[in-house]
Amino acid sequence: MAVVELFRALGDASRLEMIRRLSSGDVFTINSLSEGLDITRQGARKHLQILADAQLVTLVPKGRGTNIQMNREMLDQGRAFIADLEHRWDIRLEALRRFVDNE
Amino acid sequence: MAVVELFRALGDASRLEMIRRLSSGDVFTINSLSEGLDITRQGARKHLQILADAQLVTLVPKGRGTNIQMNREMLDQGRAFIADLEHRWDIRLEALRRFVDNE
DNA sequence: TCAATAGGCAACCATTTAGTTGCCTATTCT
DNA sequence: AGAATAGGCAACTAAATGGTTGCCTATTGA
Repeated sequence: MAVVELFRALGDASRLEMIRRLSSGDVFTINSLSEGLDITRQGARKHLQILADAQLVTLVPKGRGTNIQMNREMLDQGRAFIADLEHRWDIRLEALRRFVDNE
Repeated sequence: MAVVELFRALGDASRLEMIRRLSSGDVFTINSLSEGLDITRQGARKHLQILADAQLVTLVPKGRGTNIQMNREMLDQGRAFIADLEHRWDIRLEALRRFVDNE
């Protein structure tokens, strides 16, 4: 299930910070995105690969650098998944409420 | 950051399936929730502890069993976090669109 | 052309994770 | 009281994860 990979990818402080930065809309390269994360470039690169595998991010080689693009659709899928869980929950609560009222 | 733990907790197939089941609103006990997950009760119990640590779930001892309650609020926090990322992203796209239009 | 910049690849290490098994305790039902 | 049920605790294993270092390649710019 793709959503498992999505959540797993988001479940790490470094990766979540990367996504937070990318959501600003600024353009990042592997080097610039790695700065201030307290890990080496190679460490950051690994995280980036995980984000890319989860399709949260796309790596686009450009000249001697690599541009990183965030992928809004995957965030949306994650949000929709959670919303669906909540919806099922709400439906049940509503049914329960009606049941209690009719007693 | 609590949201990291939340996403990490959701980033596993067994745990996500547990949450999916719980979202139905049915009452589960550790044994009943473990059934059909293809892991032992002890394995499931460990996952459950991770969900409890992330506050996605509360374990309530009841008689010789243990009732498991899902915690809607944490799901909500996760959804809100993603929605916020998307919002930041949208704002930037909007600004970019206006910039292009004014050229 | 050649130094500097951006990055890739691979090996390696320590810690965490997912899962198991074995055995002990507490509650319930007859 | 005693069997059956629900679960806890601890030790152990294999594999995944997060991180590092060393070195190689490709693009750019003076």
